Amino acid sequence: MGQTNPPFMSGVPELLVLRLLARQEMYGYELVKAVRVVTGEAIALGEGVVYPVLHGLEKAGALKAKRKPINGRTRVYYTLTAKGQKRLERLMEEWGRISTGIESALSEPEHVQG
Amino acid sequence: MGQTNPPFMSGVPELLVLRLLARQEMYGYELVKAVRVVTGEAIALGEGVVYPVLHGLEKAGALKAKRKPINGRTRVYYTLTAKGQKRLERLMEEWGRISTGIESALSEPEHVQG
DNA sequence: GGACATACCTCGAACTGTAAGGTATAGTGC
DNA sequence: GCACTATACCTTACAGTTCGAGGTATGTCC
Repeated sequence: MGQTNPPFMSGVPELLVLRLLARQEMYGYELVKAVRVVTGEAIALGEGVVYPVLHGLEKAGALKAKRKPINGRTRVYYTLTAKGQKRLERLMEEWGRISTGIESALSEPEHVQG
Repeated sequence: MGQTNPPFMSGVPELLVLRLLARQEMYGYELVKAVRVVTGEAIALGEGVVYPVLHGLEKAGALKAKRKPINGRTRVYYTLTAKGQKRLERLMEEWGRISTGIESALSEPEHVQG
């Protein structure tokens, strides 16, 4: 609940979604595929992850949804709000801290003479 | 249960613990503080995280425990087994893939002209 | 004797994320 | 018309992690 380490390791889906939407508006199904592409296949978020994240962020005021009928089907496009932009920046900062921290932990020599 | 993305974002505590123990044997309480130090204060694992991880890894055969009485108190020192070494290598690889993936997702230009 | 650091441990609650399933439309092949 | 696939949305139950708070006990300093 509270958090000493910020969203720590989780929150990555949120980070990726926000980041992609900062570039251009997208809809859920599109995001699912885009995440795979921009991460070089390293990360594959299922729809069961993306949609809840989208809804959560919208409720939090970080995203704005816009329904658009395309070829008879309805797509829900999402765009970042100012709040979402802030949130993205904060998450990117946190990611930087965390990954730098881990990197530094990993990069030290394999063995130390006691 | 199954996993498309490997331990994904979680498993970081495990990674850090294994990494530290690869350098030298340590006991739980010591690990709690060492994690803070080697990550440059970026990550602070509580005892409630470290001990369960330790026990889990021991049960999985990745660690070996050795009780040592020191100054009247008992410390439980842990060392990596061959299995633990393998596990560490796999986790480090996965961490590399994931963080590279995220990095590449974040590093692309802020805005793209639709 | 009281406070604090050391050292171990467990438990319940919370949060994520995952897989699986469910709905509906459009297009393709037969 | 019918089956199959791709698109597009969504929810739910389950499982795995992590967190915080708590609990025990010893040693040291004053």
